[in-house]
Amino acid sequence: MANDKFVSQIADIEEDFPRWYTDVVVKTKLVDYGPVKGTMVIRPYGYAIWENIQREIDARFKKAGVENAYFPLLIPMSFMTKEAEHVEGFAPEVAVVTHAGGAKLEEPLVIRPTSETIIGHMMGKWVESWRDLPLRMNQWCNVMRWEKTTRPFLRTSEFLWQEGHSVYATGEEAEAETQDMLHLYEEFAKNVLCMPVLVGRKTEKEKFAGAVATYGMEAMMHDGKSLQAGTTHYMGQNFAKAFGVQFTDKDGALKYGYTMSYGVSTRLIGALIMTHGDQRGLILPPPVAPVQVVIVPIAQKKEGVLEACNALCEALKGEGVRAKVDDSDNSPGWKFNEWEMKGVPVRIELGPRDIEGGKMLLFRRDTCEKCEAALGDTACVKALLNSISRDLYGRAKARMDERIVGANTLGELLDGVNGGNFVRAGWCGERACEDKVKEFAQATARVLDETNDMPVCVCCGKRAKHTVFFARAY
RNA sequence: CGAGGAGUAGCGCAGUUUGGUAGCGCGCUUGGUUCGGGACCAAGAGGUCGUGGGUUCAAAUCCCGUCUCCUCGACCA
Repeated sequence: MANDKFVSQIADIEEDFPRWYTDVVVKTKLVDYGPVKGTMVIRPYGYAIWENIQREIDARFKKAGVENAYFPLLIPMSFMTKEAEHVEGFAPEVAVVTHAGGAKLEEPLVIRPTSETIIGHMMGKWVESWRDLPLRMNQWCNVMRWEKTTRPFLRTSEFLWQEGHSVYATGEEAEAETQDMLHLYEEFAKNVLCMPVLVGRKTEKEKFAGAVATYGMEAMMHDGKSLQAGTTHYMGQNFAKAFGVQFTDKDGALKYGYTMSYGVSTRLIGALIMTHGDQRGLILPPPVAPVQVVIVPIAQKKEGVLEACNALCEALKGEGVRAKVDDSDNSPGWKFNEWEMKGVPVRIELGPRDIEGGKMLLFRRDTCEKCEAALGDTACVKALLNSISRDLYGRAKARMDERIVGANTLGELLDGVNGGNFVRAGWCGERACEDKVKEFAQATARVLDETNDMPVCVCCGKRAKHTVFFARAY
């Protein structure tokens, strides 16, 4: 029902998905471009989504027994070079401060691209006895990675994230938390972002610089490409040895700890946009939508209309619903389109006719269906929000399941990814074959499947060691 | 860093080929009528044409340099 004039403001979601994405994030005022290349301003509407994400994740961390802390932005260059693989992985993309206070610094300072090094350093000071373990901390902060090409939320020079870091006495415990956090992320993605994900171990090629093992969660975007939406890393003793994280164990022996880390970023906002959005713009999952219900008054200057809208709004707020009345001067049609583009899950239209009849008109953004309810029936609105969440997840899950196809040969794999699918295939475990797949089909190994049932390597035809989800990725 | 595209009013663009008073739509401001899918009328404000140099009586327009942004690749949350 949206008219052509309106729809034409946003690029076609099927024909030009990248443009659709940038059109939507800018027009809905989630972000604007910053003056420095690769930087973005997260505007109030976008930041409100991030605050909702933070609140949900932070509550889960606290429940799991993780404490928040804050570590400095600047890291001595010498820290970065202590873990060989780590520095090699991050050197190309770090920004470095060389001057301060009008003079050249003795030692250059790295603007953190991630904080394993500085946190490892501090852990080295704080951990002395087995009684100090485990030490489990998280910080919400910004990091900087000087990427070559950037896109709002998906890849920016500076981004916001949380990074959790733990040190344990044993590798088993650290590995267990690596799994636990992966599943915490998976549950969060499902219940809060209404977004299905694939979780699993990453290949050597894809793992974090300095880790023993990296696990990831991958989400399928509207165009069938994959987006890494969160990662957890088991470091073994790599960082503990580099930074002297040692403790005296119960048996009196001096031992190195085992560390792990985990993170999700503002990229999650990009992920939910590209998972749920449609031609009209955003479709925000109710749990993170800054405005869950927008009330649009009809003929708002007529007596009693705004009063009725405000009363309904207060009633909804009283029930914990994030509601808002749009009493701006714009026409109702304008407001409908605007709030649909901004992805508000439920719209309530309320005019003289409804008030007289004791009714209200509900519009759900995900299906664009309308229905009537008794005026002031907040329970009905809350139920609708819940079914929207459930349906968003259900549709996205069905879509992803439908678009996971198997392949036994490189040709089949290519057809699969060309069709916008994730391709499930066997892999012999050799780097050469992984590289060949990338070259041949521009697809990478996203995660290894726990269910390992593909018999032969999709590339070389030898016996497969792993079953892998291959996809083109952001 | 490679390939393509673009910088002219807040946004989207025309004007550049052929140099000659900087335009259009949307938005914005004020007043009025409207209000159930981007309403209408009237009056207004707003630009050293990304930037530096050159050619010329005269440059948005021609020449040289430079910066930025977007899309696609290689690198990555």
